Amino acid sequence: MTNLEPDEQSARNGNPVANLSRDIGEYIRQQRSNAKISLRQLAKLAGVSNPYLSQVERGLRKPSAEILQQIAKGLRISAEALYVQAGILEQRQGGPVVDAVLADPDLSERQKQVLLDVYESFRRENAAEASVTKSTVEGSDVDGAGPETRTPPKE
Amino acid sequence: MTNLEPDEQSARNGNPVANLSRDIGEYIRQQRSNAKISLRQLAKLAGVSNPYLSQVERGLRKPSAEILQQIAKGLRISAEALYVQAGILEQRQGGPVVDAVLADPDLSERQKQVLLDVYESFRRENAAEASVTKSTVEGSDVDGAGPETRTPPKE
DNA sequence: CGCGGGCGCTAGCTCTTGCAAGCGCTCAGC
DNA sequence: GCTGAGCGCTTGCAAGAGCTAGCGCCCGCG
Repeated sequence: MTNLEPDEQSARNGNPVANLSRDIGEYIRQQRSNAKISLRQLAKLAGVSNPYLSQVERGLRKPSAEILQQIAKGLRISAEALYVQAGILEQRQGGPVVDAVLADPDLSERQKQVLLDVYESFRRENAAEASVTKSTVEGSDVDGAGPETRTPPKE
Repeated sequence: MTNLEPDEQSARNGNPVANLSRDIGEYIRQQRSNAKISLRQLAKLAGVSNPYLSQVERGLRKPSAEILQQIAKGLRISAEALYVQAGILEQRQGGPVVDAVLADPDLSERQKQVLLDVYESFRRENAAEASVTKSTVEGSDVDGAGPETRTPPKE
């Protein structure tokens, strides 16, 4: 998915709204795939109709924030993550966990660093597992942005 | 305005959705009043029609997140503030760190629990140190002095 | 007085969102 | 073979979102 076809590339540069719509759909499908549940199961968990969820995933419809909230509940992820993908909420820079830990007034700087080290090691551990599944990709840790960067392992 | 009329009071208790709709409308009107601009001026600044903005303020229509974003821009306030009033974004309850960790799709449930356990042990450790520092009044750690005033109100 | 400008609102319209009913396909069991 | 269960998708519809055209009201000015 990192290699877009030429027309998709130009469409992406030309109409960001349509791209956002496609982004949220792909993201939902990806999270659903990660959770290993069918479209119908998610629709039921989320309390939305399964045809509509299908349309949303394929970018044919643009769900409201309320629907995104329900889908997030069904996926057991935060609604904010979906809002960000849908373009109705700004993405935090360092990621929600990093931001929250750094901002926590109850932690000393050393404790913050320890927590973030544990967090990063978990993420590396998970990335390594994903890399083994994909191929043996050795190198520096590419991810630093957020969940979005996990899209490629789907391929 | 803090004294609701009796029928308004009962309507508020009966239909939370309508209440949320009314809440965001009143909030927008209040912010507009604070900014000392007319409905038409705000509509123009926000890029929405003035009749529609009027309807939104009176609770007759329920704006999408995109419209809220535009209104926020016109009011020069954060969109998040309007989202919270509209009920599509939660005020953080369990604390930013807990929320962020639980919502992180890159972590397994076990890793989340480990991280939160470490986090809570740090907080307990700091609470114990805060008790000692409090009795001595002068603490070596300035950061420790600050959090102790925050911790009790949160519990 | 009439006029212009500003105020907030009504009514009717188009388009979008989300749903229900149903379709065709695949697979497992009898 | 048939049946049932599950899969994702198509189609048509109703309700709601957001707009345009226009209204009545108020105020200041000549």
